[in-house]
Amino acid sequence: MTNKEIASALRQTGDLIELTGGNPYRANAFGRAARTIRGLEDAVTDLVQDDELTSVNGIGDGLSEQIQDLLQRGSFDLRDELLSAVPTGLLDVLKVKGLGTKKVRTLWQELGITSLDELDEAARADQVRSLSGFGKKTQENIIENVALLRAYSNRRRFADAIRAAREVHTVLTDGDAFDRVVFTGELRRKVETVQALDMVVATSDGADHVIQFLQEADDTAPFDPDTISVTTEVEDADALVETPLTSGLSLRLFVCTPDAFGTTLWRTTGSKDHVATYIREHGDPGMHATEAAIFEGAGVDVVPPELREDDGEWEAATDGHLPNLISVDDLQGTVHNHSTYSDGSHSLRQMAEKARSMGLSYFGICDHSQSLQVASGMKPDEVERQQDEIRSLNEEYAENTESPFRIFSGIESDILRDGSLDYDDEILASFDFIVASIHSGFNMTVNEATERIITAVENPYTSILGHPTGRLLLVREGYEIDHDRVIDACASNNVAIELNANPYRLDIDWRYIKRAIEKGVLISINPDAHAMIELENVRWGVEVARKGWLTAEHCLNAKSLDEFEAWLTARRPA
DNA sequence: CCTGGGTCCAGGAGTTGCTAATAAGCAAC
Repeated sequence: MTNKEIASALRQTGDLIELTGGNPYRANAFGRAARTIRGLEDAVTDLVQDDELTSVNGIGDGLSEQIQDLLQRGSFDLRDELLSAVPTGLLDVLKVKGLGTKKVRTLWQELGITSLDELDEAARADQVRSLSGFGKKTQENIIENVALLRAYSNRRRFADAIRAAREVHTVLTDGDAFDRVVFTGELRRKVETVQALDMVVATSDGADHVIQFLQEADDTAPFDPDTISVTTEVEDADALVETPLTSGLSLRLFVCTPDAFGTTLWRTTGSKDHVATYIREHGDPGMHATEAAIFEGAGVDVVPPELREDDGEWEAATDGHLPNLISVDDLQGTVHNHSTYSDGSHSLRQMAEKARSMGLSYFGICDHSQSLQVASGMKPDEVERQQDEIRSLNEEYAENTESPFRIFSGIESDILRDGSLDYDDEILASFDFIVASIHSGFNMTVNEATERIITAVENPYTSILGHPTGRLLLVREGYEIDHDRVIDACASNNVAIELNANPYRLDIDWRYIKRAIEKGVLISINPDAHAMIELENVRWGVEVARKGWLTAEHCLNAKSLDEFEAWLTARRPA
């Protein structure tokens, strides 16, 4: 069990205590322990092994025992009791933005609401606004945010979908029952959230063979062998075999014969418009064993799957101008990362060493700035202390002339309400570079958000605009911005735009990357790592960067150490 | 439920501002 999983079980227990009207101090102890464990450097399992769990601040004998139960049997008595006392659906209600434990308890006690459906119904029936502590606005927000949650529940983030898809793929390819089993659809196009796991199954034995295989799969398979449906009237394949996965997603298998594999893969991969545009220009491609044959038949270059969105790829393929898309190997540094100086789990040295072990030649540290108290943002004296440590680490690294490596002193500066950065100029000037991001006051109009960001971009100390919309995929919508105006401002101020590679963010949205490139704005693929392992999140950023037509040439952290340093020097305020 | 000072119990609570209510709850990482 990971620290994260332990933390969420504890947090949930704290929530349940509050929902049932238990001792608030007790609830708080669980919440505090959850926060502490989430930010812990050591694995809780190791601490238990060494009998050192109670030495963690905020974990005493009681919590220590419950955590050990949690590790041994997946839960503990108090949690079980609370879970049986609270309707399951109430935990979904708690996910509605704007509702916390207090409000959810009121809804439960006063209106008997125990599920999202009941909440939605009550809000629409105008029953919520009259409750004490609620009002018209809260009732409207509930309706809106329940709808969002429902929409989210049908999709999965790309990273989660890939993990689930690999699991299924392993089952389907076990025993070589089929000629080919290949990802297709949104999965293959690398869309940031997917609705179904689509795969093409090539076999000469027909859909029945596929169904039989699913039915005979053993109990550990991630789908229900009893719930399989088959459609034969599909445009893009011989048959479509569908089954719900235990993860809640739907598995869709497009079945075809091996000699039609290329056509089926092509038809199911591209967006509707991508496929339609081809057919309009070149006619129906007919049956092909390989995808390449379809492109060859039209005399155009093979379009990478992630570009098949009907957004100029056909013109580029016809003219031989398809981009040479970026890959993980092109990245030479990483610039937006956290450490224990703010809310990261690992020390500056550990984080830098991890970057170095990944073959990178520079590491930018960007802990949170002073205003962001929830993430223990750095006060000026901590900034000074960190910069001293950076200097001494860099002296160490400088001794190794064979594989140059350098740490750059950055800050993830909050963009305050008025668009200003979070320190006075003297401190801002002490950094090698600054990532400017919004972390508070999300409730803005498009114009307010855009102005706020442009003010920050125009600040001479800003080098990179961090996660431009603040979205968390399938958790919350970001604030809306006018991307064109923001991109223009970045272009005229030589500010790069972050592609935050955290699988929850993937922000800037890939749909705007092409426009940024056209304006000459560099994209920085940043893991925003809060722990060593999260440095590897850049891969998700690279996936969607490719989708946005990004090449190494237009990527800030694909620059070599010397080039990156030159870029920073050139744009430093005089 | 935890910590800390003294062995059982008193006192505690990441912080701050915003929202949407008219005092308190929620959100930000």
